[in-house]
Amino acid sequence: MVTIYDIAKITGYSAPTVSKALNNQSDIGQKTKEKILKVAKELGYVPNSSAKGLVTKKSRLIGLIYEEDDMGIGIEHPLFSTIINAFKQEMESEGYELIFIARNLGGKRMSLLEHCRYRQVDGVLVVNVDAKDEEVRDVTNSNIPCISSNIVFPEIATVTSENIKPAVEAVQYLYKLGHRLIAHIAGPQDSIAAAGYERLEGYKAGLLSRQLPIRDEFIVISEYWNGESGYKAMMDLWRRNEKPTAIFCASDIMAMGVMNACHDLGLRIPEDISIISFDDNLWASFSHPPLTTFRQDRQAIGKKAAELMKLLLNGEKVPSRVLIPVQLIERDSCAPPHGVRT
Amino acid sequence: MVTIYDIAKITGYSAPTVSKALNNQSDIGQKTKEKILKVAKELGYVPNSSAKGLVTKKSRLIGLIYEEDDMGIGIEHPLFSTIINAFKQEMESEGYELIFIARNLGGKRMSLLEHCRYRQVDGVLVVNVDAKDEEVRDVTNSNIPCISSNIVFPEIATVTSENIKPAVEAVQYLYKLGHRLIAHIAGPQDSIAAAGYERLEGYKAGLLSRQLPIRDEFIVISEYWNGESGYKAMMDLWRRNEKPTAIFCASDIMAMGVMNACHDLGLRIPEDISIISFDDNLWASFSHPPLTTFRQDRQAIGKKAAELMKLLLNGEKVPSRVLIPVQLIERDSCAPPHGVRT
DNA sequence: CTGAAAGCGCTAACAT
DNA sequence: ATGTTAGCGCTTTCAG
Repeated sequence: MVTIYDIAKITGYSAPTVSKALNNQSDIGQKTKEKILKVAKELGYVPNSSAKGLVTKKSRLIGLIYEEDDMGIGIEHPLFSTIINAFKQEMESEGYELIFIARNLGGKRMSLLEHCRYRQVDGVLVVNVDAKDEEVRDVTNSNIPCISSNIVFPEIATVTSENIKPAVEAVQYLYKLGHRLIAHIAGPQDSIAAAGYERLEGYKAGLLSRQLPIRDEFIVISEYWNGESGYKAMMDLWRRNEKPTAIFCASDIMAMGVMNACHDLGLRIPEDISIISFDDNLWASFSHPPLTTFRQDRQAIGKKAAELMKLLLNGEKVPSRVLIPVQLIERDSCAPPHGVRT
Repeated sequence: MVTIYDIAKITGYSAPTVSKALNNQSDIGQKTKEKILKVAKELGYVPNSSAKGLVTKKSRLIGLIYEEDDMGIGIEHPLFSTIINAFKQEMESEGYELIFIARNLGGKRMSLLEHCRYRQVDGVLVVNVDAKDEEVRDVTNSNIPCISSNIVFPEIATVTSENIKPAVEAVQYLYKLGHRLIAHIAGPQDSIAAAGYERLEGYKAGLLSRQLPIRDEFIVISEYWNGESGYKAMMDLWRRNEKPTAIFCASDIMAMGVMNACHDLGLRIPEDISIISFDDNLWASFSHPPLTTFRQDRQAIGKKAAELMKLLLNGEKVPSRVLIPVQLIERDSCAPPHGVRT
């Protein structure tokens, strides 16, 4: 292993001088710097993050608190991998690397916060973790700069897609097509994702904005954010007295199940029932019919989270909640209700 | 920050003794250990990975070389997030944490290998990276223990799903249903994924196993592993002279495009054409009709990669290629060809 | 079983 | 502009 002492010996300068040259400090001669850099390169010098971290107490590490599968999807949730990736790219270009914070280290029990301290992470990104989890809260309530994506923590800045506004628009979009009987298949109403209740809230607001009544029989809460739950929710909805002519579904994955249920119920989409959804997942354009849905800008969420993180790292203030706009992608799952021409 | 010296002072023991107690070493008295551990807990002591790493030259860090989007999928590839997650869980339970290896650190150029050295990673998992990438090769050819998932590097152990065997079975499955005109929509034939050419190879072997001829007009190479390319490939296939009665498609995502193309071509599945695919992605069961496909065990791939990594970390030898079995999931996209009853 | 001494590679604070 | 000194928190000898 090549150290700065090796470089010092060869160049004839002292270790601190070498250090200064390597770190591009100001108080050093131009020629000296060049000489040192040249030798460093020749020797294939690579700094040692441990030594650096030990003295500076900075790690240039961003901790990632992320647990797959909390949403009950059962397999994988593509949304998050894109968010994390966008965040990663932005942070790396600023010289930070991402480390997953583990919940336990080997046999020894070590909390998330302890882990953060152990690795001396400069900041933490929290993605898709239960907001009630105590270990997570210990981190978000600590003095470590934290940003959250998707889940709302009151004490730290959170980046999510806009939920309420598009939900209102979904209802209004269906209204404009002529629908008056509009149901909502909502996501889980728990602390995990704001998406669940915010979209429900938006649905209600949308109804009110068009003087439509809010009816309990038109609202089904899905147990999980997955296709099976969507299927069940639709079946449940159809067992009730009044039938809607259109459905706002809280997510594309759930919509897949809803559409299958429609198929099994002998309901044609969009002739018998219109469906509008949320996410624009990979398969939304490949479903039958292609799904009209709000596209979440996963890239933008990750990028914005990185932006806020950098601000925080520089000791600046950040807004407590940032909303990323979504975009309505009109495909073929919505049409005027039977017998109506708009 | 609480250090071992704080503990030493309070307990009256020396720093090395405290260190030994904390690290559960043998040459220390039981009572001493208990006393030290108790005080450590009271003070909320957390070790410092930098100090530890500096002296031990071990980081308990596993580097992750992973780049999203190399397969031209354009959005996200759920396969990898599951693999990484399973790998992560296994490694964490052994006391390792995962760190993403960046390609450049801030303004300063730093290669992947340099990064590995900088962080002193104990091992590296390579996922879904171009096998021809020089920086990656520098890592795989270094003395750092490396495992690859999905992409085959000759110099290190690689874990992938079985490809050839199931491809053979796919053809035989269709043959058994009565099909004799079986096409293959193959994945890209580049160095990125063995999956592309191995499945093609298996397709050919399957044909030969049933004395069926290998016809160029029944083989279309898709440009990317995505839906659009699948769509194009199917359109291309249907422009040719002879029409197959069944298609083995190299991946579910491509199959979505293929199915859409069938729809646009007025081809009913499975009445007019049977489709068998590979992956069993989230939406395979929600497509119309539900897709018959080989399920990849992403969890098992990640777990096995972790297993090999642990072996490597212990200085043991590992096989150069490990194949994870896949499972045929029969759904409704395959049927006997027109006019045939089996 | 415990402790004294030394050092891992680097940088901060000073002096020159 | 450069060097001296010291020390970050920990573990590894090795002596007792």
